[in-house]
Amino acid sequence: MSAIAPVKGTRDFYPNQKAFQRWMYDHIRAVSEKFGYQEYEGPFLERLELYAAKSGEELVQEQSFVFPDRGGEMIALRPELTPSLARMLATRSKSMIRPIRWWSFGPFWRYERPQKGRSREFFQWNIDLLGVDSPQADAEIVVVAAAFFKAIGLTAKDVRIKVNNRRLADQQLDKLGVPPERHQQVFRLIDRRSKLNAKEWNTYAEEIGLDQEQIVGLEDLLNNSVAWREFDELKDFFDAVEQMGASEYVEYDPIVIRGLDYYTGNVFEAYDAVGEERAILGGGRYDDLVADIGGEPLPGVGFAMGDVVTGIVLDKCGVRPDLRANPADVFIPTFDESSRGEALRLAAELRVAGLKVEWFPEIARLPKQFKYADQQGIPLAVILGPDEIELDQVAIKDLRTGTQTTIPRSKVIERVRELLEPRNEL
RNA sequence: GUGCCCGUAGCUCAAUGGCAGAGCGCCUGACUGUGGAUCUGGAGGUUGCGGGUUCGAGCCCCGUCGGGCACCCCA
Repeated sequence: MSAIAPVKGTRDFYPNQKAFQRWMYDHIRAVSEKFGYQEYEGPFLERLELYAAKSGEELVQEQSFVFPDRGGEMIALRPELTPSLARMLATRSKSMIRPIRWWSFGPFWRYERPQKGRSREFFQWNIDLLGVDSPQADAEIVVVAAAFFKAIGLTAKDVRIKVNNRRLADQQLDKLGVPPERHQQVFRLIDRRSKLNAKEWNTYAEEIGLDQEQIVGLEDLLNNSVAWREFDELKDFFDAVEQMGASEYVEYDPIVIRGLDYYTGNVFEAYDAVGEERAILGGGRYDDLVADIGGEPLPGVGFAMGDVVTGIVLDKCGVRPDLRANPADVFIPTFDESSRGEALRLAAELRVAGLKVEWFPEIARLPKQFKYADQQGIPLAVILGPDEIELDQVAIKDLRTGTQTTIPRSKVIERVRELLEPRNEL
């Protein structure tokens, strides 16, 4: 038990956990770049008012880490990235060539009660396509998400991306005679459908002023899995998803609404197939946000994916990789004082040749040294003890197979590279 | 912010209100130039923290910190 407790809702990243995060980051980068997106970063601190503009009330008032700076300005640890993105673009949008494809991965903070899949400090992948307002742009963003899932080993049987459209939902409620000012409440009702039983749900629906006819109509809507066919924005979207080969991951779901106020068109969320966990990612189209923050009108679509739920789903599906913390290529044991200098020279020589080399920093029993190398996951040991020095040789032991050969010292770099070759094909 | 459950060795967990333990891991040796297997021995604890009840508290009570679950919300 540590003397000073960690801050509630934060996590320590020990090397193997950091290796996992790095692995996720590498896939995020690879997929983002595969679609031509560029990496960017915003500040971790923003004025609170940036979020007051368009994020939900609850988000600003209850769930942000906020403090006054010395001048009395209210500062927030960023709870999301999209407003920062909008601000960055608002100041330069006139000079930017469109479309704009940007992605980012970094820390965010929310003052919430931590529980499974939800911490106060977490990492998020944000990716956005701006300057274009088309269902095909929405489709590309969703296909990026599907490509990422595929890359990290989550199949269409493991995860689903569920899509709906704000305007369609509004139209549907209009048809039921729900006045526009009630839509928000009804969206909340829809969101609760999976959490309440039929009777509770009915009671709740009555409480917000729906009559029986409207409730029945609403249920019909929520059970209608083909309503998208009558709605061009979704029809074109699903066509494009199909053309990009990601249909298996993507489906229409009238229950997806999203909490944020700034979404205007297609919205989506990804869940584990069983639907037990929180959303893995969520996003949608936000056509007014940049203008609201003071820039030129700039339509956009994007999503954010948290690292916590993604990790849980990987565990659940049994595809979390077993990662070691970036082991060296070569291990060099230390025999005695007389040979230590030569061993250090050899290590330096191999590093100059571009290899990752770790030596044992004290004279210790060899079993201990080899055990250490094995546990680190280092594939090769290059052995230069008194006997080898005498004969101008080195012994190379492949710790993966246990085979050891002795070669002239002058051949060591060449031989090590050969032995590492298959490893680098990964 | 509300309610409930939990907190014992590095990890996973035992211990009726009565001597704080096991497995795994770690260190050590069997094996003084070679890892994984097996066996030997060892270290490791103010039972999250603070108070209270009691002859006696890991266990009961109160508070606090941390974790989990359900609300709330979900960027």
